[in-house]
Amino acid sequence: MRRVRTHTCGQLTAKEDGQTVTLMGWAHKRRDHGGVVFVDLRDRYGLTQIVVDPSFPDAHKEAEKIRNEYVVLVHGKVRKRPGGMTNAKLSTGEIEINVDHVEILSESKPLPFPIEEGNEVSESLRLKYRYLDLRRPNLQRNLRVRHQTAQVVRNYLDRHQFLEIETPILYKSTPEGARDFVVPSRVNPGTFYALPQSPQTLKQLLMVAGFDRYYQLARCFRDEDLRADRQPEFSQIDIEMSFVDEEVIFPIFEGMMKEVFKQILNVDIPEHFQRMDYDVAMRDYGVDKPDTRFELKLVELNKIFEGSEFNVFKSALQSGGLIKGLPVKAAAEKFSRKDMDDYVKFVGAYGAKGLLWYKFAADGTVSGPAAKFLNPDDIARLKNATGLDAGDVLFVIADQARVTNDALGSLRLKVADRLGLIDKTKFNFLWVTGFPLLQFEPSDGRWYACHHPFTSPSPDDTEKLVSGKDLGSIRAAAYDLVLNGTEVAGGSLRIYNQKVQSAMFRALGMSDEEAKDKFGFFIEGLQYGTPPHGGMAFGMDRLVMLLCGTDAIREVMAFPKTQRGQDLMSECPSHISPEQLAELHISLRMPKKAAE
RNA sequence: GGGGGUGUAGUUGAGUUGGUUACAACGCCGCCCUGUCACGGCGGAGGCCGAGGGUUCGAGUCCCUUCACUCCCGCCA
Repeated sequence: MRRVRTHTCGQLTAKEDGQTVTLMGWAHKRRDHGGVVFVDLRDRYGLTQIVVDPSFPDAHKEAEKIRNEYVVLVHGKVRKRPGGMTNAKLSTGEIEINVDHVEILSESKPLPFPIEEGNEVSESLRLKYRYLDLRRPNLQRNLRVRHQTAQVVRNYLDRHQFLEIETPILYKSTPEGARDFVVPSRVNPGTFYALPQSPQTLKQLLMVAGFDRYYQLARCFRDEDLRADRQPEFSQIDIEMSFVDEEVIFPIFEGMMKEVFKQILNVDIPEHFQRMDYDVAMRDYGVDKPDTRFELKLVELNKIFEGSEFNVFKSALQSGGLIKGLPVKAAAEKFSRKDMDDYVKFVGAYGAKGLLWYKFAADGTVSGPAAKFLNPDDIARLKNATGLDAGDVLFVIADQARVTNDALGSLRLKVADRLGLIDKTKFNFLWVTGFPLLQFEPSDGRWYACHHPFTSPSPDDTEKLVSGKDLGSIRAAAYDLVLNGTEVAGGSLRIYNQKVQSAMFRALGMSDEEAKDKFGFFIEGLQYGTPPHGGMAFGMDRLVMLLCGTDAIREVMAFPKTQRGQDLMSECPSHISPEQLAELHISLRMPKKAAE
């Protein structure tokens, strides 16, 4: 007898009443009544109830041996459940299988944790037994969403003349950026490949090659510390196009997102997304990826406190710092002293030396830790600048501009979440444009590329770069796509003009020779007829996270690693044998204990 | 590298100001049960309280160290 199924466990309905079928799946639950035995048979498609009657003694005997998660074959007849026995919770709830043959194909040890969801199981157990964790409904659903997203994207890009081209995983270590994972070469002693942090140089060279619309669902690797939304290996929807500018690029991705959200979530998002200048984002939200699902804008207060004698404000202003406020309406009663203490701690993580808060009372007075330094005049001007009044709260940070923005921008999200201001059903897309091209690092005394050194300046600012004047004011032709405060994609137009590229290296303090040395093959490639081009990379994992409504990247990956970068299931990274090391011409130099 | 959280049967949790034999639910094992779908009933097994050290007459509980998982800062052009 062939052990094959005729149907899946999510398939049968009253329409198949009377048919003889064979089902195979996992025993999700057994309900043994001594006489009749019920088994819920599960596969990824659903659950079907099996009924084993004692009138089939062999089947009945076998059914009594079934335990949770045994793999079972059953053969029998579909029949409508007796009156009133329908289970509305199951798509197959109208029917059951009256079986004449039961066969245990595979036994299972008792599981280390239940398959049903409900109680959260500890992360380390889930990761160690990931193949069992993956049986659970949430991960089954999330991986399906991930697959569907990839399908919709591939479909859409194919319709728009994009070619999917694979690029190497064993590639060259490139300076700058994140740390590389490296792979030793046996054939070339003492040399190493690096795993790509992204296919950036490769996709640009594909433009040189004339593949004017390229995409790839690309695996990327970065040897940096992990976060809830960061794994050492992750996937990008990597895209590059020739003969375009932003006005060609944006609509393509707006259309792609529209299709993804329609098909996966049946949500209609706008035809075109709002755009915001980087400067405006920083001014109003303190971050370059604002969550625009709620208001709560920051207010600059430097002018208000210009003549203040309060030391915190005075020293911040004297050292060229930034004083900003986060006005929160009608919140005075909602924050306890403990909340405020938590917030002070919270902003401390961003390097803020302190957090001031003021509660505006009905009698016109203001309370808070440093309220006594405010004279009535200050209070009037504060109210005027922030629009606050009785019952409102104002958080203030006075620090270096970067710290003030970081801390207050993050506090904004925390406060909004706490006050329930965030409409979680919304999907707010936002293009952020007008990023600075270069940033001066005082400690090194040199300029750095904010994005990467092949990012084009915006056309209006090209002259400035070529003449090397006013570098800090140059805007990049770079753009991020932000969804609900998460950066889901980033990209830019690239430099294709040799003069501009040389100017860029000059600005970074690099001669053409040094640049050639550093970026060699890539620079050379760009000299053989490079079309104007630009592109984007979508964080595939983050996009799927948002589609699934989860905050953890592990929930949308089949086999993720722990925060220390370990795979608890296979127990890697692991040591390799001395023979393997010798073959790779590698000797380890480390404390004996660590090598054990 | 730094800061926070968590760690008690297989699992998820409770465990008072330090005080007899560490508790519950689910799971597991056995027996009973012919219409359940969170099946039900009776009985049972199961613990170095993450690990190590300390304080104490006495530690799951207090202190120190350490490990694991996790969240955040740094880092991620």
